[in-house]
Amino acid sequence: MALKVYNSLTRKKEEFVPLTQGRVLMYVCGPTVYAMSHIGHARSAVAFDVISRYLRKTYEVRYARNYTDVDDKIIAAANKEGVSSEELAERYIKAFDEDMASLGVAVPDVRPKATETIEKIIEVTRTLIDKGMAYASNGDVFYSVRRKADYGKLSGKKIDELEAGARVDVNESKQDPLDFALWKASKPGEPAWESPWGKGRPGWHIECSAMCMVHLAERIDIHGGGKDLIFPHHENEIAQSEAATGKAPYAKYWLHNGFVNIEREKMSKSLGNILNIREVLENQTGEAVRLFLLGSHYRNPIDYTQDSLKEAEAGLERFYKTVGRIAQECPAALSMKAALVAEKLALVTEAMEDDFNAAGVIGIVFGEVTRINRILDDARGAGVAPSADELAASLALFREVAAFLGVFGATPEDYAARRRAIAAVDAAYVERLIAERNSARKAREFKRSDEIRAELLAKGVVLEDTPSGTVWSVKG
RNA sequence: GGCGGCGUACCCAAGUGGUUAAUGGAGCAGUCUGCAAAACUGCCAUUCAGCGGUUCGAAUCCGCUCGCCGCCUCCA
Repeated sequence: MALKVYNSLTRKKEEFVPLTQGRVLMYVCGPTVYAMSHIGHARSAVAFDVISRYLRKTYEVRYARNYTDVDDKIIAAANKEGVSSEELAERYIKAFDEDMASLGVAVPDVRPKATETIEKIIEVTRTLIDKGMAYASNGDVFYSVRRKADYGKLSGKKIDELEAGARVDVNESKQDPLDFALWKASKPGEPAWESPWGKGRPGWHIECSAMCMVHLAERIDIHGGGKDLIFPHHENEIAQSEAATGKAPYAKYWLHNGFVNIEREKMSKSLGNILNIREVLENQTGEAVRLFLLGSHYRNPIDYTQDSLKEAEAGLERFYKTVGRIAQECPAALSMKAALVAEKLALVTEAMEDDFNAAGVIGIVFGEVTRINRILDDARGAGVAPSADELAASLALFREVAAFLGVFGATPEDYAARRRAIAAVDAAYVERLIAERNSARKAREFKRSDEIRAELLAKGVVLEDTPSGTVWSVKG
């Protein structure tokens, strides 16, 4: 078996062969930190989190994800609030990190900031001027798009057609309207750094090229980001990096995640339907959000609806309830050290090696959940003990999958606790009513016991009378 | 107009050349239960937008048609 990945550069699924045997260098475009991060940021981060975790099983991985902390939007937002760009950026970096932690996103190996890479940005810019690929003009420096013969190879665009489109920034200082800024002369009050071209700040695209060179290498294995970044951002990154280093391809595999739509509409400022991660987490566990995001292949568009997250939460509930049953009905399975069943592992591997098909893996997990419940039901019905070996093997499979999917890895108790925390239910109150209801049931006062159950249900608490007593959980 | 993608059950979504087309949610019936809930069992796509073609064989490959979406402007 061999890992295959869809490469945006070749528009094909290709076998994954790293540049250096056994090592993977991976860079993913992170957020521009001027506002709270939204569900789209979450999707990108989760998708590449799973990809990096999976690659780590086989390779030594160095994964960098940047923060764009100097940019027009940051400056605008900071001015509006009357704070410095730096202060604003730091605030949203912190918020982003917290959101990522809520979603179980592992911290990348390196998290560079544009403002910490100015030296390299200036160096690369100077190299591009020296090589005749860029030119300085009134304190700005522009990259000359027409001087690179294969410009447009990632996005499939042709320079002349772009020109015809004419939806490009008109700027007197440019030799060609398509040229893009490597360095921007700063206006008074803007964050600025000294440079050979006067005080200024980096353009958007150059920072990623520079950060890649500093923290990874001149050529990397994987470059990721949202689909919308293909043009112009990644196209320009390729142009700069390859022109500056003379080495190609800059990134061997380009991976792009699809969008999150909200109720069938594109998420956008103008529609006012930007869905922040925090808003979603008010009603759902981070794990459910993650399961929802992983439920479709990372390249496909995914539609967020009111029901979609509830379904993900219901799925998790089913999963943890089943694991809880094993603990109750066959505790021996928990402490056993069981080997993975080769055929099951093969199914999981096959799915993941097909362009990281996490959705397929989730399907396998739920198939296993049904199987476990059947084993437990059969054993209970026959009055015999279930096969601890078999259950332990399933648990081993769950652990294996949880390690790279970042879901299904908690304990049933932790999961239940998080659900209760969201619902903000007073446990003592619930326990008291359950005790009262159980006395009523014992006395066969079913009318009263049903009233209590209805009362709790109205508050979002679901009761279940099991052989080992009454348990409660929070309704999804 | 250029480039890319998608169309699988009531909803979501795997499957991309070969026995009865995963999984989850919803629904219906049954087992269990004081009644429920949960769990399990059965039912729910003879068919994969449509039409042709290639093949012994296609949801899967090719062509065309229809429909939808994204990028081409800041955007995960």
